[in-house]
This record gives sequence, C-alpha cells and structure tokens, in this order.
Amino acid sequence: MKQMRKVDHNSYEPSYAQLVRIMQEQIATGRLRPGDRLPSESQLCEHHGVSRMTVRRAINILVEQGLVITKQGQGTFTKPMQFWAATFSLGQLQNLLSDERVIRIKILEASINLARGRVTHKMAIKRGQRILFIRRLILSQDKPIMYHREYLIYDPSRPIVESELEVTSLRGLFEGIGNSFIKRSLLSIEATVLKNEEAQVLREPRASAAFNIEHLFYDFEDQPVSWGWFICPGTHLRFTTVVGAHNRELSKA
Amino acid sequence: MKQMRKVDHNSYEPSYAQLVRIMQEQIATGRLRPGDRLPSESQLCEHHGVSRMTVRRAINILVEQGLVITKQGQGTFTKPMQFWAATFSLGQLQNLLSDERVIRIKILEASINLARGRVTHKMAIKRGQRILFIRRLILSQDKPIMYHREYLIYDPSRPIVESELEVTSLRGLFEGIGNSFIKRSLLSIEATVLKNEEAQVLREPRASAAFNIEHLFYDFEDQPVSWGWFICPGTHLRFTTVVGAHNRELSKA
DNA sequence: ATTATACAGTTATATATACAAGTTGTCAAT
DNA sequence: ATTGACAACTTGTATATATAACTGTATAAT
Repeated sequence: MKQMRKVDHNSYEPSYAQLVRIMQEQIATGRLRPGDRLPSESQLCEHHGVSRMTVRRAINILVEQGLVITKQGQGTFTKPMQFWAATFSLGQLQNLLSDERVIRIKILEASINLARGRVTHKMAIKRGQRILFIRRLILSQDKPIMYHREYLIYDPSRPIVESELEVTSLRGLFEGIGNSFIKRSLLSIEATVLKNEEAQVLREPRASAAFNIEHLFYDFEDQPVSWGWFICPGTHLRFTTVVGAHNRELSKA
Repeated sequence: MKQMRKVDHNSYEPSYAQLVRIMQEQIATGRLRPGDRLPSESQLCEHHGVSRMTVRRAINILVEQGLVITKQGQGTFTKPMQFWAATFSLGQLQNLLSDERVIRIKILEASINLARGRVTHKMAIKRGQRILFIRRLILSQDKPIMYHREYLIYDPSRPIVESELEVTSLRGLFEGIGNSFIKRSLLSIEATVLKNEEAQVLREPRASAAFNIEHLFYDFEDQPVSWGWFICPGTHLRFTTVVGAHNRELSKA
C-alpha cells in the first residue's frame, strides 16, 4: 500500500479513471501478483481520499476488463491471465480498407432464383419461393480482396433490396448490412481452402488458405432476411489480440 | 413509456438487473428502434420508482453491451447493430474438449536447440543461445485434433520448463500456459493449409484447411518466455457469435 | 468432538443529494 | 437577421449514508 500512487484531486482526469490506471499499473508491474487480494474497498477509500462509490466504480471496470474478480465476503483478487478469455474482433476487417486505398465493389451477379436446398432451411422459407442472389467482389486498388455471396428475401415491400444493390463502398456495404432493419445476426468463421471458382474470382492460387465468414441476419420479427459468406484470402487477413495485464483504453463504464 | 413493464421491488432479482432486462426487451422487440432516444434518466426513475444511481447502473450495463450510447446533454440512444462489433472468443476451443471425451497430450519432441532465424527476433535473444523446443499432439479419443509447436526460454532457474513438460491434459496445458508467470500474451489467428508434416501428424488430408493460432507470452519483466503455434484443422473448429439485440447473460458491472 | 451463536470484516444493493458539463431552444437586445 | 444571455434539460462525477448478504473465526453450549 505504501508504494501506491495516490489519486490527484486537482487533475482533470476523473478520480475513478485515475484509480483504474493505478490498479492496472500495480497488476502490470507485478506488485500485485495473480491471486493476490487487493486492499479492501474501505482501505482504498482512506488511502486515496475518495468515497467508496468511486472505489467501487473503478473496481467494477477492472472486473469488466477481466483483471480482477470480486468475492462477496472475502475481497477482490487479481486473476491470472486467461488464455481462454482472448477475443478477436471483426473490426479488424476494417484494416483492409485503410482510407488511402480506393475500395470498389463490383456486382458480379444479381439474380432472382427459386429457393432450394439449404437456403430454404436457413432462411425459413418454402422450396420454390423466389429469392434474390447477389455475388459481389470487393476490390482494393482494383485488386480483389474479398468475395461475397448472399441470399436475400425477395419482398418488394421491403426497401432493403434496392439499397443493397446500390452499395459501392465496403463501408457502405457493411452499413447497409447492419442497418436499421436488422435486429441481430449470427456469425461464424471457418478456415477453408479456395474452391476453383473462388480462386479464379479472387485471382489467388488454387487451394490457398482463406477465412469463410458466414452471416445470417434477422429482422425485428425474427425472420431471416440475409444469408451469405465473405471469402477472405488468408494472405490479406490476420486477427490479433492481446490478453492479460496491459495498458488499455479506458471504456467509460 | 406506458407499455413498459415496471421494476418489482419485492423480487429477489436486483432492481438494476430487472431494469437491464426490461430495456433489453424494449430494444429486442423493436418498441425501441435503432436511433430512438430512451426516456431520460429522471423519467425512468419516476416510472420505476428507483433512484437515479440505480437507473444509471442499468444504463451503463447496456452501454457496455453495446446496445445503447449516451450523449451528454442530449440523452441515451439505441444503437443499430454493429457488424464490426462482433467478437469471437478463443474460449470456443474448449468445446473441443468436452469432458466426456478423453483428452491426451503426446509429446512428440522436446529438444534444446540453438536459436537462429525468426526465433531470435521474436524472443529477443541472441543467435546461438540455447532454447527449448517442444512439439505436442493433442488427442481426443486417440484422434489428433491439434498440433502444437513451441519455443521456450531455456533457463534452469525458472521452473516453467519442468512444469510444461509434465502437462498431460489440454486443460492443464492451457492452465500451464496461462500461469502465474505470464503477464500478457499476444495472439493471432490465421487461415492456413496444412503442410505435409502437419497433415501427416494430424492424420488429415494434405493441403486441407486449418486455423493457425500463434501465441507469444511475456513474463512480468516483459521478457518473452514462449512462442508457438496451435494448428487446428478446420474440420474440428468453427468460431461463432451473435451480435445485436438479444437476451444475454447479465455480467455484473 | 460437534454444533450453535455471535461478531468482525468484506462486498452488494440502493437511496438521496449536490454540483459539473454539454446541448438545445427561447427571447430580448442590437 | 444576428448575436448574446439565459433557462431548461440532459448526462457525468462524486459524496455520504444505510442496509443486506456473505465468509471466516472465535466462543459458548451441547
């Protein structure tokens, strides 16, 4: 406790945020080792000259970040690094479209088909019902980097169809995809090797590695409205993350 | 506001948790559409008969879940589904080792090599320095499901070496990996195709798809202690997630 | 020895209050 | 018409207080 920095009440940084940083520092430097008990909330109050609510707010943020756990009646303890807790964000896809590069979207096909096979099951429609099928190629500097195929419910009363076709930028595509008509989405990522058609379209070597990101969107009536896949060659994409004690941006919570 | 369920003060469920569920429900059912403004905090206080701090606690949880955003001076608004916000957890690897199945770990090699090439760079050691190299095969029901190769700092004063070798269960492997000596870890996932040796070891067809999970562990002195890869054939692994408005478990925050 | 009770210390929940800070609209003065 | 001052309303920060729930330990009764 002696060697712990104190909260500066004259700083512009809120007390709770300072407290979070101080505790993060204690953990990252190893002054608090995994399994150690933190000073109790009342001790922290006294040491830093803040109220208990402020201390609790800071601790809650640490809990949220996975650095500590609280046990009622016992105390608050630092957690060992949890390998399993690592998460990868799809947001890293956005790295592919750094703003300097020119992103274009080329519509390879837009046709109305009759549903059959897996589509009927996935989108909860009857066999033979009409359905819109779109194939898109996403280009960066006129080089293909992603291949998107998608089935859409064909319903003239829903404006989603027209807007989907007009999209010409990747950002626009995803804004269109995650638009106001969508309540939630199921996503899954698989590792695949490029099929012949995919390799040809993407101008990649046959049978090279790729991510397959499948998406299934539901509207507010819990009806599927879109089912599709992004094929991203492995040469362009890599998901990275850091897990454990380290300085991170402070999410206001 | 009229059709909103109220908090039950006689329930065992804390008020703030009830409030979170109620607001989640409002969003998921579409009574609150993306972009809509929530009732102000004071309105929610009055409607539910709770204090403002309780309302704020509930709203903070919704912010943390990515369902709403708050704008000082304006209000709190529901967010449209964010495609980019989707995250995939490594914890899904644990599905591979459902407890019914017998998980074994077979050490294929454990040798002391002289560092050269990328290893020296990644682990911040000098060329020619001695380094431990381990190859492991993770088996489920005696069928190979993962292939792990790892470089470890060779330092007799550190007990990590012996403990790493004794690991015989997958859970133990990861607990050993994420042990108290590790402060943080860099992880990255790539899509690859199996090389000949990998395919042979894993008894998979040549050139089939796989995930390559690379890890780089640091100790509390920020020195690398382990660098390695898990090769997971795509047939065994798939990462899934749900994004948007849906009922989720309530993380106490 | 076992069980029950009391107590101290801890986190969890909830309220009431005050002020700071940001946004928007109103209204008067220019 | 533009500007500026101000009021009204919003979320953000922080304190003070009270009570509940849980854990572990010490003590007393059986």
